[in-house]
Amino acid sequence: MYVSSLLEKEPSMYPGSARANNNLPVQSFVSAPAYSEYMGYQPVAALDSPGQPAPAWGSHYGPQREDWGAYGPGPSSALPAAHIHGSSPGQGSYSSADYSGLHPAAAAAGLPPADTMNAQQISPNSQRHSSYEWMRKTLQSNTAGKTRTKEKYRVVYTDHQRLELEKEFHCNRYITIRRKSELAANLGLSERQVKIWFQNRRAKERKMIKKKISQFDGSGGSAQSDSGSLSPNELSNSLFPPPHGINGLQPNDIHQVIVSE
DNA sequence: TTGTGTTTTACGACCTCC
DNA sequence: GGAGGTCGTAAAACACAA
Repeated sequence: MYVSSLLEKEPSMYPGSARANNNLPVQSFVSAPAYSEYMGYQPVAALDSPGQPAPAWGSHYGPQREDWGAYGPGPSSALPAAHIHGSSPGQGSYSSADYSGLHPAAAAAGLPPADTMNAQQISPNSQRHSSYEWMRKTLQSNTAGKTRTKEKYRVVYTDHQRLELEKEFHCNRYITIRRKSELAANLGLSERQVKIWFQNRRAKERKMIKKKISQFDGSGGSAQSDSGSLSPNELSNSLFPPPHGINGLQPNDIHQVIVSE
């Protein structure tokens, strides 16, 4: 499966112990049936819970957060973020049962009941564990409207969210409108977040290409032998041309091509 | 523990296309 | 004019050496 090859391809994607410890095994991801339409990605939930139908992602991440404030995660994001970060490779998958045990009121508020959190729900990583604390604070202060500088404005996407975004990016550097909305719904992100993630991801790609080229130049090698006379931006654009220029296809056309493959 | 460098979200400015 | 692109940047999150 190419997911593993993706992670191998970019081992720097999640460097360090914290992330590595929280990277879930690929086979533990529960895939929505609809997802198998894309990229030839086949659901592997059976490995985790044989005989059980794979629940839809949406139920794991709560409603789409198109409306939540510009700064700070809403309740629906706080819970899965904490929960997933608290998971370790040996702790199973994102089954809906994981969430069903939450106190309804706490779940509605986006908080796990502190007194009923078992060891598996508490991250082995202290920094991850502390995220519970700031999420509580965030929830308390969310009503007061945040500014970019005064309070935490950046959420950390879960490994699952990032992996799915990476998989999508691996298939297509430019996401279609339709796919963006599906992905946003599935991952509990806003479409804006997905769009910005792709923008940032392309920027990262360009940066890496630039770095590689400069390293290649610096090591006495000839960049021209590899990329001709293209500048880093030109090379990047030639590798990942913007949607308008792909064989005259519009993004949705491209999507159709991908789906049909 | 702390200082520092890197990576990750998120935004604004500006541009192009429809 | 709106949507989405790049580019530059802010700031949180994170890794790691001292």
